Amino acid sequence: MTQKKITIYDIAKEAQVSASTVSRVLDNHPSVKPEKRERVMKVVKKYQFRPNALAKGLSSAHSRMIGMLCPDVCNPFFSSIFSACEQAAFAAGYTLMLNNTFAQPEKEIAYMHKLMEQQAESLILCGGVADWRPLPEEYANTVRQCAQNLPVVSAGALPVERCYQIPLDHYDGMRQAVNYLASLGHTRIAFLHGLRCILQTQEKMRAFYETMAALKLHVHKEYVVEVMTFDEQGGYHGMMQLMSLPKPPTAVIAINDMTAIGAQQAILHKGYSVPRDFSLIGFDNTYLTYLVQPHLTSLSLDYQAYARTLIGAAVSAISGEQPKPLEVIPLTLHVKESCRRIFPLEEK
Amino acid sequence: MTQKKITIYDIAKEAQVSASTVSRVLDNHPSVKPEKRERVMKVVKKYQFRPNALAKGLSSAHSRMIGMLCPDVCNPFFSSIFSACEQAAFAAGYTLMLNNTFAQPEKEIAYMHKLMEQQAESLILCGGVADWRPLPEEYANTVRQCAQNLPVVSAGALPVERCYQIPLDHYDGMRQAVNYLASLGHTRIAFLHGLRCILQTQEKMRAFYETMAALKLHVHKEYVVEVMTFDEQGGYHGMMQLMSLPKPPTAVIAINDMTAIGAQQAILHKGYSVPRDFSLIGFDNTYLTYLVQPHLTSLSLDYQAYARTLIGAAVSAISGEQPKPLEVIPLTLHVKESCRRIFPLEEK
DNA sequence: TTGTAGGCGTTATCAG
DNA sequence: CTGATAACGCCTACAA
Repeated sequence: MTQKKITIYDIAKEAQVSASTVSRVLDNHPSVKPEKRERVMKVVKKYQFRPNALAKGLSSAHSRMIGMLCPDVCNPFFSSIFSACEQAAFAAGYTLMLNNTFAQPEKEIAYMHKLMEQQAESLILCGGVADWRPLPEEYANTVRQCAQNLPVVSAGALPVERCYQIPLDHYDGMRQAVNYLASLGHTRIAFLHGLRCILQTQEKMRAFYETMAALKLHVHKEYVVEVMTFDEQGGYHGMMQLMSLPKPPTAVIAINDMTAIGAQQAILHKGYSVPRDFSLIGFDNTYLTYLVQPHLTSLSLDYQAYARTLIGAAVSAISGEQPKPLEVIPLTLHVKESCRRIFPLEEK
Repeated sequence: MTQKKITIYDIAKEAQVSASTVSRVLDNHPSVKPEKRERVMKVVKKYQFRPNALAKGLSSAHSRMIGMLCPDVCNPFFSSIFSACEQAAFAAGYTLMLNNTFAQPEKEIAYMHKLMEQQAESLILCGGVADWRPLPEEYANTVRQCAQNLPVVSAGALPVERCYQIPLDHYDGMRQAVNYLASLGHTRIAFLHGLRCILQTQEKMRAFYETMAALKLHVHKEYVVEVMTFDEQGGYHGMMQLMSLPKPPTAVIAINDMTAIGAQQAILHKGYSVPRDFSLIGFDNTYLTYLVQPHLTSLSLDYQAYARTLIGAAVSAISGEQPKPLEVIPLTLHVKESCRRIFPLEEK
């Protein structure tokens, strides 16, 4: 089935030059006589010759490949990041290799090994186990081992030596969310957060309490609800719980957009509506926020810019530079339609 | 920064065996004395040795990598397929390499070249230019060239020699949609389709007309609307157009879920609602259908099973078997809440 | 069961 | 500017 593989030597022979010359031509090396260059190119075209990247990588110790780990691209947050990163990597002459780990430590570890075997030149860690606190020991060890061999870039705040951290500013995002709701007159504000062992939960929680305190607002203990899964399911159940309280909140901040949307479904199922009965804020400003009615207010980031920063750090580290060890990416509140002003009278 | 790369020879020396023995141990070759095997494994563990996949691939002509092209993983349809395919590939011992082409012919071609250079053992083509009719010549040539060197699997109906086709049954899906709406009493049924140059549009369109004819239902010319983009934008504008008709349809079938959701937004903006004023059906049954209210009825497929079929075809073709050249995957109508029964009186 | 030798397709080094 | 020649790290006969 397969036609005999043709190599750089075959090209060289037919073009009557040495293999090295062909190699130079293919690499656009300047020091080749135009005449020979043309002769070579003609043969290359004729056979549609493509150099074997494996051999190239082996000999040059240069795979031009970057690996990326994320829990699941089905999540729009990660797919947006990956898609943007892939473009950035391509523009920089690199290939991005994505692996879904479903946040399973064994899978994350297995994939890290695999990527190292494949001679990835850098690793980008995005979500998943990297955000667990405390960090599973074996996972941390593997990351450490990776970081010893190649630049590792964390899209979170992975506290591992020689690992570049480029996390989002969850703390400030939450601060903005709370302040915004307060500015609309809300005082009974709830927080639908994820598992406590997740870093983002911890950061947002801290910001939530501290900002509420700064505003002299009371945090009702029952308003801080842990959802088991970061999806609509989680949001749905969490919101149901909130609505069953004798005195429910008037506004809800969810750990991410999916959760917020789940909360909205619960609200609708109970015959209430957003933002009339409950104001709602999500995180990450994924495109999902535009699919629901009313459009969901959320904390947004520039995915393209974020991707450029991530890939930029990886690429510059590959070329031996030292990127900043920590760069925090700000979030911006993107106000849409899911929150409304509330008046003191309504509070009763 | 990088510790000296240790090779199979270093392991061999320290374990006092030959490199081939180490190689055999790593490959779980049975013919190695347990004693030596252990000795080798100990050294491997000690140095956390991982064989270089590039060298492995080069010498064994075996990259264990499958390439996949899709327009954009941000689209839940593609992300679901990719995610499922990646799992299936991993289970089969392969790595899946994903590339987003944004349906740009140059990118598709460039990525195909790149994947061949990387010695992908099979290519899976999913959406994008593969679905254009007529097929751009240069694109077809590149696919042909790929197919000459390795098995190419199309998740559509790519009419290229030696290219396995595993398309969804759009025709039958549309048939089910129309019949279902008719069974609910609808006669004024509209179709929000995509660009005419896309295969799926053509198939669904044919099915639409033929099924309507079989039901003796009249197709109003203005009810068949072309949307420019396969997303909410497209659906929104298309639906606006339909609602501005003197006698709008009572039911709308959209080319995919995104478009259907866009249509729903238009409906809401006009102060109407689903399914009260308009019944709505989408295609692909992505998880988006569960995020909107009411949940969108859609034509569904089993993503896991589909992925297994795609990867299965690729893997078996890699091992020299001959998968079926064409296998059509059925779609099933997944009834949710976006359609309602309509009564003759209402028709007026 | 194990080791030796040659090759996989490039690139890099170093003469010329 | 160009061409040998030796890596690159592993696999696979083949021989022992």
